[in-house]
Amino acid sequence: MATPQTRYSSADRREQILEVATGLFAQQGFQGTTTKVIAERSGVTEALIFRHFPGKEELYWAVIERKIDCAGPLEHLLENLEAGGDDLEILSRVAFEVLERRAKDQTLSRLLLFSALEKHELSERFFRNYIANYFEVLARFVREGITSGRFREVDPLLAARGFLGMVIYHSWIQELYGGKEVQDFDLRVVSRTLAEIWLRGVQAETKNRRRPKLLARRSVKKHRVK
Amino acid sequence: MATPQTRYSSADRREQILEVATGLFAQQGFQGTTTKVIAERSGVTEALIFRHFPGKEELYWAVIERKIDCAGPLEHLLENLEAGGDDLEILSRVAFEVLERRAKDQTLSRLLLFSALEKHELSERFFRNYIANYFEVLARFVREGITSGRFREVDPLLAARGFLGMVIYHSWIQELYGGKEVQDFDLRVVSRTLAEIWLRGVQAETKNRRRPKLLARRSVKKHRVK
DNA sequence: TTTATAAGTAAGCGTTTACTTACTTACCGC
DNA sequence: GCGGTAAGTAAGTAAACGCTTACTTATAAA
Repeated sequence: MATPQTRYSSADRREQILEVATGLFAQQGFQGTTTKVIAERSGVTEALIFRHFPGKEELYWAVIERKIDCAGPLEHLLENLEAGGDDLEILSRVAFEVLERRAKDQTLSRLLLFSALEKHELSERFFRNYIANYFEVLARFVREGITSGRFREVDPLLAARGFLGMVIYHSWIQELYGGKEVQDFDLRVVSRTLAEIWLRGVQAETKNRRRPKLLARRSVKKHRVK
Repeated sequence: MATPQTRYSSADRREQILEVATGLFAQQGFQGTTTKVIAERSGVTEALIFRHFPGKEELYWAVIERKIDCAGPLEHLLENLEAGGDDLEILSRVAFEVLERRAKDQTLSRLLLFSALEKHELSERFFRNYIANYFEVLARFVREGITSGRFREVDPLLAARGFLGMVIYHSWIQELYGGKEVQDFDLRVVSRTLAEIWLRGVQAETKNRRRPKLLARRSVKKHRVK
């Protein structure tokens, strides 16, 4: 058995361990994941893991921070979505983005939930650095809608939470509680429906609401805030 | 030290252990809770716990089933709320009920989330027997609204999820991610606001919106899955 | 008072846990 | 080729884990 025994560079091995650990922590949580399994799945011995990370706890935070950074562009994406189109289109797209992303990769949301449940001391920081941004961006959108007269006067943060709540809760139900097996929704329909409910819910009730279908294909007026 | 050494009856001790275990499992999850700690907090030795329950796993399910049964009346309460009043009033009340209940006692929702994250095999049953009922009741409400002409034609189940999503997600954010410390909302305002957004979102846009006739007081057949 | 029964415990079982130590071996500049 | 460095391991450790066994003692019916 003269296996070539190719060795990884320190950085590469570290990255690989992080990748493996991410999957395991997301699936079983911190307490449910053993360093032994991480080592096995990484194809190394436990000792090597403790060469790269001082302890299990530090590995865990490294995993979480990496995932946050990795998902960082997400909120910029969300901002970009604000740029073009009809209100309904924008919101449907945001909802669809979120739903699709979560359907594809559950690890981030599971990591987040686990960390929030297991040790809330740090998930608060997590919240402030990550989730709160979502709310902020959407709340700005709402605020702008109010000042422009398109929306009623509602608490912007509350309304923002409401929208994301609809969307995220739906994906949670689908993925977490196996609602998927009960009924598999078309994400496009879901995002459209929820966006429409929420939008009508916050819109000012002008009688002369012109929403002809053809308008959708027109150049949009840019009301970029700030 | 001749302590009186009063003994519990089997049933009482069992109940006490269940109570202690409920709190611990809710706080730290299944993996994060040790039988040793349960024993200490119950003021007995571990051996006694294994006299009452064949194993940790069985104790866990006993805890969960007890909590479900304990929270059973909740959905009847929800059904009752359907009985009287204006749509907005009804929904605000439902939202308020849910928010207040969750604010008071997080254990059920935490148990639910933990079990969903840790082992989804059984949380599916949990979902079907428990959460799905909420959706059903609300979906019926929506369906009735549609046939009566008060609501637009929307997917009733999706709309129901949307409403509960708004409400439950909000309480999750508050409790789980420490959003509470950032901003403490008045539950009454929150429930009213969210209910209003959702209701306007699904309402048919007729100028002459009629008050609902007394037909809201219809017999609702409950199908409790056991 | 006696005695069967059930509540309760002390002490430890084998295993798993996170983590360590002492050693081996591939790689790379010289 | 050769030596130093760093990747990688075998074989542990002590503590904690779920769970068991063999024993003690309170209680209440006879």
